[in-house]
This record gives sequence, C-alpha cells and structure tokens, in this order.
Amino acid sequence: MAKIEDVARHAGVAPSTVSYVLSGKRSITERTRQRVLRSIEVLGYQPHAGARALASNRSNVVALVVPLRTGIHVPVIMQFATSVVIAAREHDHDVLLLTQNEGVGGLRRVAGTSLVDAIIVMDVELRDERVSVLRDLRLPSVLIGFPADADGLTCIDLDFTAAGAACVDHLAELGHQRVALIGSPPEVYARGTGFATRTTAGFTDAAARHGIAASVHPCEATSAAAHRVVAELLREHPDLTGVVVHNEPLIGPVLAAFREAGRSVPDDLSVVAICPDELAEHAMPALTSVSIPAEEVGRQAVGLLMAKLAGTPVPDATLLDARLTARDSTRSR
Amino acid sequence: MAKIEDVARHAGVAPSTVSYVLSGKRSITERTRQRVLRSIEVLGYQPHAGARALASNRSNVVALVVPLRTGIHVPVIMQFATSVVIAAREHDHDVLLLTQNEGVGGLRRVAGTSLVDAIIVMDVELRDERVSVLRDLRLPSVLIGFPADADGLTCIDLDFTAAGAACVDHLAELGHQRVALIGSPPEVYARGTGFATRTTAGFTDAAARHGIAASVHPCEATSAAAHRVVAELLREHPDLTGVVVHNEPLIGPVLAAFREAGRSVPDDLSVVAICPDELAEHAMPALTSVSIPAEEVGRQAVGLLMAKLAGTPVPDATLLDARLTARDSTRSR
DNA sequence: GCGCATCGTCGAAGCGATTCGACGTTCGAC
DNA sequence: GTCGAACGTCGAATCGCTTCGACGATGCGC
Repeated sequence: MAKIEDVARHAGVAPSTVSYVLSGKRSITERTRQRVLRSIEVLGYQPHAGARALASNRSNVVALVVPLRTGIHVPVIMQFATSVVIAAREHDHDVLLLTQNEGVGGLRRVAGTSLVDAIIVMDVELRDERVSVLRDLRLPSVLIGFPADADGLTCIDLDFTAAGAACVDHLAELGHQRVALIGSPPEVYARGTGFATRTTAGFTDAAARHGIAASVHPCEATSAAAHRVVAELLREHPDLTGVVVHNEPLIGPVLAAFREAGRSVPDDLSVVAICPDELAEHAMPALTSVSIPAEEVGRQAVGLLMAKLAGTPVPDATLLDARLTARDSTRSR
Repeated sequence: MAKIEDVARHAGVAPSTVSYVLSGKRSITERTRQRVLRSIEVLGYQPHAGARALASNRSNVVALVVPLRTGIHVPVIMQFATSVVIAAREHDHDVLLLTQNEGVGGLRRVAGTSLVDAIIVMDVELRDERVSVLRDLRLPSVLIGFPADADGLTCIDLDFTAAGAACVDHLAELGHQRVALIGSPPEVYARGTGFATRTTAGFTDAAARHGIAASVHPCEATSAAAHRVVAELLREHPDLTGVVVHNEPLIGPVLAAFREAGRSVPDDLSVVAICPDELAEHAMPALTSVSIPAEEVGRQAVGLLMAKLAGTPVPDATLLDARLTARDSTRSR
C-alpha cells in the first residue's frame, strides 16, 4: 500500500505538500498540484483512515443509531438509513451503524474512542435517557424526533401535528362529520414516542376546530387486529365516513377489512393515510395521503450535522412540512 | 480525554504494560493488572480508535453492504443487518454501513483506506461485479448468497433449493396433485438473484420427483398484482390445491385474494410460505412455512468473518438447513 | 550453587498521516 | 530600486497507540 511519502517522492515534493493538495488547506501551484495528483493516481494512493483520524482528530465517520423495537415500520427506517448513508457520502463521511440495544453505552463508546465525529439518533422518545448523554458528549448530534426536553439539542422530524391536522382538514372540507384515527400499536403510545402522540393531538385538535366527531384507535400491526378495529369502528360509529390510518403495515389489512365488510372506498368511506408516498400510490385504490419524507429527513439530518461540524449555527428544531396529496381514496359527501 | 500515558503514570507502570493489560498479548501479574484496570476506570480511559488502528493495522470495523433495490423484502434485510451488528459487537467490532449504490468503488475505498478489516456483502447476484473485486482485495469477506463463480470466496445462505423442495415434499405428502409457486418479481429473476432461481429449481425438481403438476409465477409485490396472479391461477388451473408463496409482501394480499375468491385456506387450498417465522405466525391462518433465518445467517456470517480474521480456515459454502414448520394453512386431501 | 528458561515489565521505535512555523520567491506599491 | 506582503513549499513535531527486543528477577534442574 502506497503511503503519502511514496507519493511525495514520486512527485518530487514534501509529504506535507501532498497533504495540502489533498485537503486544499493551503494554496498550491497548479503545476505541482497536477504532478501530485498524477502520482497519486499512478501509485493508487489512498490515505490511511486511522492515521488521518489520529493526526487530524477527525474520523470522517458519523454514527447512526437505528431502532429495533416493535411497532415501528421497518421500511421507513431503512429508507431513512439509506438516505443518511448517501447524504453522508456526499459530504465525504461514512456511517457507522449502531443498534438501540447497545444503548447509552454505545454512544459513550463511539464518542470516547473518537471512532465517530458526530451522531444521528432515530426514534427518539419523549423521555429518552440518551438525550442527556448526547448533551454531555461534546460531539455534534442530530435527533430524529423530539424528546420532552430538547434544550440545546438539534432535532428534526416531519411535523406530525400538522400531518394529523391536515388529514382532518381534508376530510372536513369534503363534508365528513365523523372521523377516526387508526394509529400505532398501544406500546408505541405507552413509550411516549413523539410522533404517535403528536399525530393524535393534531388530529383531535383539528376535529374540535371543525366541530366534527373524532375518535382514536391504537392498533397492533397485524391483519387480525385490523379486522377487529374495523369491526369495532363500524359497529360503534355507524355514522363514520372518514378514516385516517397512521400505521403503515395496517393499510392493506384495513382496506381489505372494509372491502370484506361490504364498504367501498371511497364511495362509502374516505381513507387518508400517513405513510411514504410509494405505499399510498401502490394501494388499491391509490390513497390520499400525507407523505412521510424519510429520505428528506435523512438528507437534512446529515446537512445539519455537517453544518455543526463546520461550526455553523443551526436551528434547534426543524419541522418538515406536512403535504397532503389527494388521490382516489377520499370523496366528498 | 485521558490517554494511555496518563493511565500508565497513574498506575505507576509503562504505557506498554497498559496496552498488554488491555490486549492480553503478554502475561501480566494479577496485582499490576488490577492496578492498571483500576486506573483505567478512575480516569475513564478509552483508547483512541484511530491511533489503535494505525499502530495495530486493525480497525475493528467490518463493512456491511446492504442492497437498496426493488423486489427484496426490507424487513428481512433489516433483521439481518441488526443481527450482524449485534454479532459483530460480541466480537468487539463495529459495523460500517455501505449501500449498493456506491458499488465497487465503495469496496475499494473502505479497503484501500484501511477503514475496515473485513466485508460482508448481502444480496449477491449470479453475475456480480463485486465478486471479482472482493477476490482481489486482500481483506476477508463473506457473501450472503451465491454468485455463479464462488471460487475462493466464502458464501452463506439459506438452502433455498432445499426450501423450495421442502414445500413441495410437504404438499405432496398431503396428497396434493397440482402445485404453484408465487415467486419474486420478474426483475429479481432477470437480475439472476440466486435465491429466487434456486427456490424455483428446488420447487420444480421436487414436483417432478413426486410426479405432480407444477407451475411458477413471478409476481410484483403489490396487492393488485397478487389479485391478478390469483385470478389467473384459479382460472388456468382449476385443479390447483397447493400454493407456495416466496415473496413476503405478497403473503397478506394472496391470502386476501383467495378469501375474496371464495376459496378457504386450508379447506380448499393449502398454502406454504417461505418467509421469516414471525410473518408466518401472524398471518391468518398461521402459515405452514419454511423460515428464513435472517438472524442466524447474520450471526454465522460474522462468525465466519472472525474466523478468517483470526486465520482459521472456514468452509467455502455454508448452506443453512431449510426447516419446514407445519401450521394451520395446509391440510391433506 | 550455577546456569538456563521463563516471566513480567520497560523503553523506544514505529504506524501514516496533519499541521504549524519557517523560509525563499515573486510581485505590486511607492 | 527597495520593502513588505502574499505565495508556495518544506521540515519537523505531533497525534496515541502497539509491538519488539532487552533486561532484571524468579524458579527450576542438576
């Protein structure tokens, strides 16, 4: 493996010059710059990551903590993780994967050993022990989701409150008088996961504002549970005409259950989903939805992190717009 | 941040002694060992990853290349990735996440900069350009899946041939005379992804061996496509009584389609799935299935990698047993 | 009681980059 | 024509750890 010294010798310059060519931190004559680049190419030189990290005090690696809990939709996580990796690469960084189960210790470890320069944490809960650790670590970090006490932390997420409200606004505009929200599994609410409770709040408040009846139904992510909830809804609220589903794996089963119960979407019932766009587009019928912009969140999270690494100040909270796209599952009455 | 020298001073020993306490590469008197450990704890010492990597020529990081293509079931990937991370941590390694889209360049980069010690590649295709690169890199690697030319490489996967066969064996034993396989989307076959073609082969061969009629149906992972395939099956093969589904997202929709077509599972039709156990258990009815042991594959892949890193010889190919679990979706005729 | 392994520890030499101060040139301003 | 600033390059120090050879002390066999 060629080292910087080899490159320097080959190009007839000092090692430091090679370093400056690579980093651009000092000006270099175009002529020697080209010569050095040529040598790098000829020798196939690739700087040693460890040496670089040691000397520069930067590893160019960011940690990504992904959840592995129940009740959260895996494809969304994956989409998000992927976009983080891609965005990080665009900023010349790599991504170290950490799982929830290493917990706080994992954060301390990767920070303490200088393995990573910064941390992204997904699926933050209202009361999250990692939050205080992150605050103590002197590494930049970005949280996906909002803890109860977000002071001094950088957080980003879809504006779920607005998302819940947007669904109701849409249904109210179409003239619906009673709506229901089929939400995340009970354990998710119990954990105090921000996105679930915020959606409910937005949903409930908007319904009140419009003066229409509303109810909230947490639901396990199984086909059986979906059928149960649907049966219950139809039984207890015969006047129900608008349904919001905020639980990705349930979308198919809920639609199927309505169909099997003899209710047609959108003729008898209007359905709005909060889910990634592809999911809404591929459903039958295509669903009116508020999209969960996982990719956008990932990209922006990395952007915030890089800004912090560069010392640029960033906003504490970033809420992404809730955009509702009308498709074929809602209709006015 | 405390360094090894601080620990050494605090414990009254040489830095090298601290290092040996940590690595165990030379014997140390229990008394000084304890003293050093104490100092480490008191000072909260954590070795600098970069310095360690530079000096030892080992980063203690393995790269994991995950696919981000269409037609592969995301939760399975995630399960697998998670188990890799956990297993790696048990061997004191971390995991660097790479995405397919960085391609061969990504492999060259992380290897060339000594960022990682070893590589795990998921979703290997029959003709995969990464394969030759991996062979050239002098880093240990493990492939999940089998390329056409696996010479000199370490591969591991579920024995999909056996899985396809096991499904047919089970149905044949129950007396079924015509079976169909609903498989991955066409593009997956087109790419030459090993697991899809191997399942089909096992399925077809077993059917021939049992002398029963069989057909194979690639299918997009959408509810609409599922309905289409089911309709086609019922129309073209009225004598069909056994169905194998090897396409996770389709399981729900296929069951729903049969139900809507007035066919009961398992009374009219027996269904066997090839999918993770939880999925089979949560379906309605619970599905007889050959499980995809993602976690097991992940753990073993890491095990193989660690063995290679330690210089222990490992088998070129590891095929995990296809275990069929009978549940409520199959019945004899 | 002597010589020889073995054991436990030390010191110093790397590992391969970055970075800072220094130093000779060049160029524009006066 | 001189002076100073800006520019381009170099050399050396440094980052924090591992590892190898050396060396005194200890234990064993004879």
